[in-house]
Amino acid sequence: MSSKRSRKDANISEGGSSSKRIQLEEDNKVSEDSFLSALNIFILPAGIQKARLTVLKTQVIRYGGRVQDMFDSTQNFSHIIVEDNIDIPRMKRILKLDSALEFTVVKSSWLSLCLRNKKLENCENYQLHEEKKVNLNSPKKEDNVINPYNKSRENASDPVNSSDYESSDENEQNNEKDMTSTLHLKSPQTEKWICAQSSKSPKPNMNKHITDKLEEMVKTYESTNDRWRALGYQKAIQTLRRHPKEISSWEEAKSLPSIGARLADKIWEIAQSGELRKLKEFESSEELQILKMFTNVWGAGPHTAQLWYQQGLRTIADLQQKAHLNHQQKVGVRLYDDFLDRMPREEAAEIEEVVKKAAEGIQPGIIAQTCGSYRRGQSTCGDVDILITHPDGKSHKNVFHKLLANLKESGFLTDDLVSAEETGNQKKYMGVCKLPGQNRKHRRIDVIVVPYNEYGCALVYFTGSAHFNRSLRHLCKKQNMSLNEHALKQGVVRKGSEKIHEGTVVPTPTEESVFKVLKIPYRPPEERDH
DNA sequence: CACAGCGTCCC
DNA sequence: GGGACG
DNA sequence: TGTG
Ligand SMILES: O=c1ccn([C@H]2C[C@H](O)[C@@H](COP(=O)(O)OP(=O)(O)OP(=O)(O)O)O2)c(=O)[nH]1
Ligand SMILES: [Mg+2]
Repeated sequence: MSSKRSRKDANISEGGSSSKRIQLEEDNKVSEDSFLSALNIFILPAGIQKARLTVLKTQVIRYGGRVQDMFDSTQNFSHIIVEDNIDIPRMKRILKLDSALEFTVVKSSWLSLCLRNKKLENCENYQLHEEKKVNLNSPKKEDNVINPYNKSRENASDPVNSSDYESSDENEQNNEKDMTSTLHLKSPQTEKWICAQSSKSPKPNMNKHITDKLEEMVKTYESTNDRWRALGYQKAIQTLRRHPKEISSWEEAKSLPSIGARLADKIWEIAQSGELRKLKEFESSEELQILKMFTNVWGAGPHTAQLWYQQGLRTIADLQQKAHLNHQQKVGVRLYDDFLDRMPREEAAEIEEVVKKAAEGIQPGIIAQTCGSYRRGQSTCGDVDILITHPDGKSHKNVFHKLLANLKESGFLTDDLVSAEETGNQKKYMGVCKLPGQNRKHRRIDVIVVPYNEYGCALVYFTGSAHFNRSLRHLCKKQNMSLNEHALKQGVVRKGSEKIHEGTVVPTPTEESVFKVLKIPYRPPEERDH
């Protein structure tokens, strides 16, 4: 988990007084260009997500164009904008038109193009032309002023109740019923495995302005126990990170894996306006701010955070005084500030040295290797993950207890979070350490001790990333295998999600061998940073 | 509509 | 067995 | 939240 927190406690300024962004309200100081001033358009909402619609309108207006909310055939529109896979007959059906067209009908991607290039592009290639086919439809004329929206547009800035982040929201409804019939054009997008691709991108994140905001969304959703939504955002962030160029259109975003219409809306909103209204809402919610703060306490998750909030607790100091804390949470509260930020990898290296020395002193020839984000080459580390084993296959056994005792004795380990775990043959410790000297922060440290025959799988597991591991294990499942930190097994039989037969262990002495059995190209740690 | 990883410890 | 964690 |  990355944790760079904008630390502000209970006093959240409401009303966005602190924000200094572009106002979208009206054309204050005649925004740079007005390259769309020739436009007087109507946007057919069918098939266009509500959020994208709003952004389109806002942007057109911002650049001098006019957007009509109602369709009125007596008016002189310069263009009718329709979603890309809507055809003329369908448009006419929706607008209840039966006469020949008097308007220029263009796909919405043209509008995106104009906004992207900040100029009025030629719309020839985006124009829809009427087919010269005999119209068999029984004519049904009548009112030429209709409102194709389902609801009144007042909801454009609906009050968004604060609970809408936990239930999937309503603005899902498409503006037409039979739109499923036109959705078959979606690109098939053959299965790609994250674990079979490198996480390295030739360019450094070209979309940081976007991923930063989405990261905040992830944290909010995680703190409200909306884990699948958080995961959806996280995958989108990974995709954006390795995208070689800055996102410049809604379509570009939507075409990427793990980015659907909802995320494309949000991505494009950020690309266009530099901000995300949904995030602003979240930021102005005192409850959400506090839930985020509480879930940053080690040992507290969404449930506990909610509980504390319901009990009227609002600050970390409140927790210290009034909350019923378990051992882990007491440590989490006491060291709250230290745990908020990540350490430079140089510091992780110092910590590694201390543990290595101690381990070597106890059992010569021992292997102590730092994994996690450190091994993946990240410049900062949330904690230090150290794997210990011994090539002779048995000497690791005695080490665990002695090592911890030794490090506590020297004052290096300051607190235990989870100690004396024993899983199969492996042992795991989670605790807190502090390097000697002034101005040192407490740091999280994890140590696992594993038998040598599990070294390969343990190394893969402990090196991660978490996302990479999930992908790898998912791939195993698809191949009737299973992977955990102990072993890779094949011939696993599952009925639904439950395992019927455990399968047999495939020997995997090295990381390379794990990749080999799975038939994917080997990835060095730096390329597993998904 | 199902699925999105899996194993472990704490309480 | 739910919750939290890596 | 996305994908199949
Ligand atoms: O849900 C998880 C969390 C962690 N791990 C594995 C992979 C990960 O790399 C390793 C260490 O976990 P940690 O939380 O320390 O992640 P990190 O990759 O080291 O990042 P950070 O820099 O935040 O510590 O444990 C998983 O397999 N699944
Ligand atoms: Mg780590």
